[in-house]
Amino acid sequence: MKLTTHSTSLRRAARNLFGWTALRPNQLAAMRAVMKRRDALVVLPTGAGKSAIYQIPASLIPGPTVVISPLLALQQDQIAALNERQRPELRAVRISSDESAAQQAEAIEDIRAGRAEFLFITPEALSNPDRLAEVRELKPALVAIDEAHCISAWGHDFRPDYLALGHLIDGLGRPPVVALTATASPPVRDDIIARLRLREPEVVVSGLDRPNLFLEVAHCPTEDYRWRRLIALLSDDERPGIIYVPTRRAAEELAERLTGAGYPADFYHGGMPTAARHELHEAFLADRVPIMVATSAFGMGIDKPNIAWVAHMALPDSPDSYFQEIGRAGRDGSPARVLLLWRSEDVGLQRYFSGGLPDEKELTELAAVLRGKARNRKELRELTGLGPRKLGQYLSLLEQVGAAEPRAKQRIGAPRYAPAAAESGRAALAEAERQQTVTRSRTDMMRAFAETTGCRGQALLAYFGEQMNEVCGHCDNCHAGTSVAGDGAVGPFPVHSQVRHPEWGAGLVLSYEEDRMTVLFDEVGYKTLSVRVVSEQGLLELD
DNA sequence: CGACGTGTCCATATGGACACGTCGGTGCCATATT
Repeated sequence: MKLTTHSTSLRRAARNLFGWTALRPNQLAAMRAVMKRRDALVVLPTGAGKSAIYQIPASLIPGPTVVISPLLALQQDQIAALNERQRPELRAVRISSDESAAQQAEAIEDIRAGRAEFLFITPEALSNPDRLAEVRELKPALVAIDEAHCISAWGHDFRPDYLALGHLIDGLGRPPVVALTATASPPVRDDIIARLRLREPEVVVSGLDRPNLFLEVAHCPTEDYRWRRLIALLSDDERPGIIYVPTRRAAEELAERLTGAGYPADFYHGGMPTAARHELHEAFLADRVPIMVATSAFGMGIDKPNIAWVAHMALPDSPDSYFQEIGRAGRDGSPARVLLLWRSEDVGLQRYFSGGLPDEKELTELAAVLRGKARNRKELRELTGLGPRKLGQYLSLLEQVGAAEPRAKQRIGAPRYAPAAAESGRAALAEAERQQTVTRSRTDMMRAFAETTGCRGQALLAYFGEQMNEVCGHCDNCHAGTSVAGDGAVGPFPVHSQVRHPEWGAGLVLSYEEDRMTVLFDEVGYKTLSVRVVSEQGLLELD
C-alpha cells in the first residue's frame, strides 16, 4: 500500500517537475528505495535519467539534499539545469573554492531558510571540519553521491578524500545515501558499498550492452599505420567525434596535424587554463568543435547526444576507463562507431602510471608517529617531511591495514590495537603491492579485449560481470564471423560465485566466454582461465 | 616501460651509433602575491 503511495507521488512529481509522463522500472525502483529512506546504489548508463533518481525524491522528502560530485564544471552544469526549471523545490546552490566567503554564507543561509533544496559540494570541501559541522547543522535528509565509481578509481592515490566519504557521511549525521554511477563492475560496486558503509543498500543495475555502438579494434604495427586508420575513420564518418590520446603533448600535436591535413580539430587536456577548458567544453557541446583530440580529462559530464564516433589512439589503462569513454558515443541511440587503435608499446605508459610503490621506511616512520599521538595532517607533514599527496596515500594505506583511523577535529591516530610500526609499514607496503597488481591486471584485461578474436561485446560485458549468452552482433569480430556463438552460460561454477585457487587464493567468478572464464582474485587481480583446464585439473573449488 | 631529446665519439667531416637523462593522467583546496 505504502509502495503504491510512493509510486503515485513520484510519478506526479516527475510529471510536474520534469514533464515526464512515465518512469522506467529501474528508475522507479531506485526512487522508491530513496523514499523509504533506504541506502541505494544505482548503476545506470548516462542519459537514462540517473540524476532524477535523487532529485525527484528529494523534492518530496522534507529537508535538504547534499550532492557530492567530483568536478566543479560538472556541478555547474547540474546546478544550471536544476535552476533553469525555476522551481523552489529544485533550487540548487554550491559551496566550493569558486565561491567567495559571502557567496558561501549565502548558500548555507538559502538552504537553512528553505529557499534551496540541493547543496553541491566536493569531498575535499566537505572534509574541512568547520564546513562539515556547518552542513550537518542543516540536517540533510539525503546524501547523493554522483559519479560514485570515483571512490574506487581515484580514492587510493589521486583524490584520497574520496576514501573518507564514509566518515564524512557519518559526520553529517548519517542520513540515507544514494550512490550513482554509469559503470561499476561487481568488485567496484562492493568497494563503493564498503567505503560509503551503505547499510543493506538497494542495488539497481541495468544492462550495459549498447547495441548502437559498433566496436572495432585494430592492432597497429607502426605509428604510421595508426595514423592511416584514423584518417580512414575521419573520411568515412559524420562529426562530431572524440579522439582519446594518452598524453597532453600528443593531444596538441595530433590536433595540429589533423587540422593541417584538412580535418579541423581542437585539443583538450588538464594542463590548459580553466577558462580555455570551459570554453572548449561549451564549444563542443554547441557543435562548434567537429573533432576533439583529448586526454582522459575530457568527458565526465559530457552528456551530448550526437557524438558519432570515439577513437582511441592508445590502449586505455582498463576496461573501466574504456567503457566510460566509448559510452559517450551514440547517446541519441543512432549508430555510432568506436575504434581502438593500439600498439604493444602503449602498455609501457600504463605501467608507469600504475606507478611507484611507497617506501616501507617512510610508512613505518609515519605509523610510529601515529602511535605516539593523534595529529592533524599539517603536523604529520612537518614531523615526517612527507608531501601532502604522499601523506594522503600513506595514511590511506595505513588505514586499510588497521594502523590509522580518523579522530575528532581532523586528527588521525593509531587504533588501540594497531600493529607495531614495523609491522604496519610492512603490511601497508604489501597492500600497495596488491593494489598495483590488481591495477596492472586491469590493463591485462584491456589488452585481452584488444587481442580477442571472439565477440567483443561479450568480452567487455563479461568484465563487468554481465553474462551475454548470445554474441553481440555489433563488433568487428561478429561481422568477420570469428565470434563463436555462446555456449556461454555453461560453466563449472555459477557466475558471481566465490572460488578458491591453490596459488592465487580467493576470487570471484565474473563470466564465461567461449572456452574461457574470467575470475577476479583478491590478491592477483583479473585472470582468464581455460574452462577445460580448470575442470580437468580441479583448479578451482567453491569457497 | 618506452619515446624522445641531447651530447659525445668516431670518422673517407657529416651523420650514424650509442649512452644518458627526462618525461609521461585524472582535480580539489588553500595561501600568497599582484
